[in-house]
Amino acid sequence: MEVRELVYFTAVAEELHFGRAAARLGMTQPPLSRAIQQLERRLGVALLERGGRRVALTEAGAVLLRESRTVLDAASAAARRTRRAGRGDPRLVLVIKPGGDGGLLPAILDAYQTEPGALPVELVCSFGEREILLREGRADAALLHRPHHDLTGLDTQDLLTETQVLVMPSSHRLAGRTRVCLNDLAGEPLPRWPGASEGRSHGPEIHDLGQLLHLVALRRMVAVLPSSIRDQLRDDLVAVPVDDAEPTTLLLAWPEHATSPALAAFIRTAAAVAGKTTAHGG
Amino acid sequence: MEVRELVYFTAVAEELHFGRAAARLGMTQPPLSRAIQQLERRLGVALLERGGRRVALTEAGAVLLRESRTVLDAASAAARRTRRAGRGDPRLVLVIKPGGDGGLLPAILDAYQTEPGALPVELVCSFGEREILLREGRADAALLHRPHHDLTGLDTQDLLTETQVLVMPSSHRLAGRTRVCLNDLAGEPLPRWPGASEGRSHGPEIHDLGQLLHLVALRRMVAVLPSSIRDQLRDDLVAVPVDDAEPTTLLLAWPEHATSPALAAFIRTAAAVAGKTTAHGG
DNA sequence: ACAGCTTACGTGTAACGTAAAGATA
DNA sequence: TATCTTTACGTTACACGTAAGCTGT
Repeated sequence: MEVRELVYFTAVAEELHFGRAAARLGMTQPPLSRAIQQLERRLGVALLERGGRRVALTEAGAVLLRESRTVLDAASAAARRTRRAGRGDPRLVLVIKPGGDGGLLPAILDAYQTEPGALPVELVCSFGEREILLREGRADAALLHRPHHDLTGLDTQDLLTETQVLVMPSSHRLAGRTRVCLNDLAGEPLPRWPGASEGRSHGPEIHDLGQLLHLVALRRMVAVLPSSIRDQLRDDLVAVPVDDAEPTTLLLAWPEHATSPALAAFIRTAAAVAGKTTAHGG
Repeated sequence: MEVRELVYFTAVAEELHFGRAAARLGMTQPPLSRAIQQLERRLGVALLERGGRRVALTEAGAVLLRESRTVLDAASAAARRTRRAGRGDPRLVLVIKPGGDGGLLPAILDAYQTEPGALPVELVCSFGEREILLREGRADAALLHRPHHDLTGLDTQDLLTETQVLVMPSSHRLAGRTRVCLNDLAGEPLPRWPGASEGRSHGPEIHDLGQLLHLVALRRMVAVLPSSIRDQLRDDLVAVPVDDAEPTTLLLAWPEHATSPALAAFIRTAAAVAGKTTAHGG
């Protein structure tokens, strides 16, 4: 089974139309048709049901579509990681969410730089879909939150578990409370995180923390955030605990099977710093 | 990047010798050499250092070797899963260790068969490397133990956490104790699990539970096992708790991204049965 | 009759094998 | 000099495109 065949099949399976798939691939239909036939012959399985004017996936085709994506993702990640390892200039690329480091990052970076063999750390700030950068081989590690991120395919190290607080303007109807629960938020606009499933949050789409706090100050919405956000709160905002919001765990994630000693040292350092901070900080 | 290129590179990287790699691949050296050169050109990275009589991996080559294995494993698993989905005869293949089901399996199977859309369950018994069957696409789910198995690349559902007991002949010097600790076992031969790293266990290699208990009865060794093993103990053997042995968690594991409804129902059923059992059984 | 997948056929690229050359210890 | 990788060259296989054929709607 060749990568080319999987690319072809994926295109046809997604388009459910040989002509459009061929156009997308920059080729003509006949060789595409033959390639799929050959794949079916080699697998000994029908992948597509061709009706006169309707193409549909068989059960096996649906399985192969999912599996193909895994294989193709792995292949492009492999190429990217190899290229990154080959071009000199070794760095550790860490992807973070601005304001989403629980206040730990400065201490971690300082401690890591004293490690023997420490690499320069390149910080990449990104709001949405940060875990994808890891799976694509574009980054070495990421600071993520459980349960907000999908951690399949990643190894993780827990750093810090935090309760969540409601952030709102001082003039908000709930600002005087010492605690709230999720039911109190019914009808409040909540931020829409880019890339998140189109869930119930109906507020504006958010791209960075400054924007978020600004919109909260403007009474456009309120936000439920990890309590460490308090360190970065503007004077015109207040935060009160949300009793029944699930605690959030800040964690360090990296691709499975990663073996780089520099990454291992970084993980160790981060765990040590987080452990120390938790021990006397809470 | 094509699968063929990765196969070639993997062979050379493992042999560190173009001639042997070519022989292993059933081809001659020159096209192999060219294929590697082309791969290096396309990636823009040197993968191998050719000294007159010595071939070595560059750093990038080491990265690609690891990544290649991931890609190739994913590709062959994709083919196998697709074939399994294509050949009619849908079944749920569950791999277990004889005696390693914590006594839950009969109840799980009974409950599952009452589910709508339940598939026939095929049980595969295997002692070593059970998780590999999942990664290779040969099985749909497996009963494994944490921390004994490597769970990377798998999703899991915890079923049952058990303390561990020392199993020995009634005549053993420790048989009268009500509890032991790991230090008491210094010098005792312990079973060698097939596929496990060549660790400190210096006893005979074990392939099934009957053999293990037989060898224990013959005073060839003792074994530390989950306490549910007591249900299956022969009369001439005794089990006492090991105070400082890490508790073992029996769990159900399946490949990441699995989407089969039959598997989902099986997971739900297993979790429900385990929860019920734990609730009144301890 | 038309849209769309497939078969037929001719062409070019590329992968392979044999043979010869270059490089290193 | 011996061993091992690379370059050179001729052949074969395979993937692609154009054109014609077939099939449901």
